[in-house]
Amino acid sequence: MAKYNVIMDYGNNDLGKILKQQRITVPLTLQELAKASGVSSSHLGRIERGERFPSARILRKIAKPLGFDEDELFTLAGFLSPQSSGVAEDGSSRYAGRQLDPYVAKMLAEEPVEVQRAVIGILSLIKSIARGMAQEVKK
Amino acid sequence: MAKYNVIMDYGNNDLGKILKQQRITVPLTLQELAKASGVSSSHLGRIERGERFPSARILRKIAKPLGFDEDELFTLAGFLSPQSSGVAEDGSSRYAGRQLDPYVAKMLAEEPVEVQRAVIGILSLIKSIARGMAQEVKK
DNA sequence: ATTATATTTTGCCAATTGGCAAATGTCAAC
DNA sequence: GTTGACATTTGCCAATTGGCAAAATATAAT
Repeated sequence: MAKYNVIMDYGNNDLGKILKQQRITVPLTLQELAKASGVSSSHLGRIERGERFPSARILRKIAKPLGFDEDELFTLAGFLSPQSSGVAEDGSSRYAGRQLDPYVAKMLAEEPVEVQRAVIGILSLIKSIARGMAQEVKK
Repeated sequence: MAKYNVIMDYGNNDLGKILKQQRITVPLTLQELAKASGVSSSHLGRIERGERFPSARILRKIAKPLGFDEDELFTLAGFLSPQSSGVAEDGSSRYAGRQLDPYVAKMLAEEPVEVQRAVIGILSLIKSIARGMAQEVKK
């Protein structure tokens, strides 16, 4: 970063995707998040699609409604280096490739929490059966 | 903060004094700190006397030359609340009703997307069976 | 005092942030 | 299809950030 930046980066946007993913997963609309955080929905939208970069003040405001720890978001945004604060990893390892499909999140969110948890119960049952099968084959 | 801030605060400056104090005691001149941190000396000067407020990026750059921990400075600047780490999430109470349970989200997110979608498929299958049963009972 | 030199401050301006309001897109119900 | 109720995006603009270069101020040496 020798001089000024070459006018808005516009590509290479991880933070926006993470924020959007989290907002969808919660789930919230831009307007709801705007109301909960006190940041305008238009600004939030631009941040998500990488047209604006959030300041620390904005990041701090949206942290709680999205269920992030403050320092977690700061680290994700590159304001804080990974080893500072309690966040051990570099962010990409935690969120890249391990995300909840938005459609799935939307569907499940419509169910009562008991049903949601029951679904997870069934999933682990299936997985344990699969493990059993793998044992059989090996024998 | 309802709207915009009433144009530059200009009074009530702790951070600037702390930064200047630290720079003097290191000791460094504005120009030396500028060179060591990559922030212009004029900007640093204005920050010290409270005419500008440093962004997170700037704060991060000057932390090491001044011998601060990053999160220490962030806390001083009010970007980070004093006891920032270790806050467990409580989102379920706030957005009751239409939310995805955090535990469920975490569990599901660890599965590949195909599995996530398969789970939803199974769920709708079960629901359709349940609907059939409800019909039987009514008859 | 007077020049030389180092340090800080100021004037100016491009870049960026973030809000409001209007435009646009989406989607279900009729 | 149209209406209405949403959500998201866009146009515009005020406020702020931060750099460069020149001006002011302090410091030292002769």
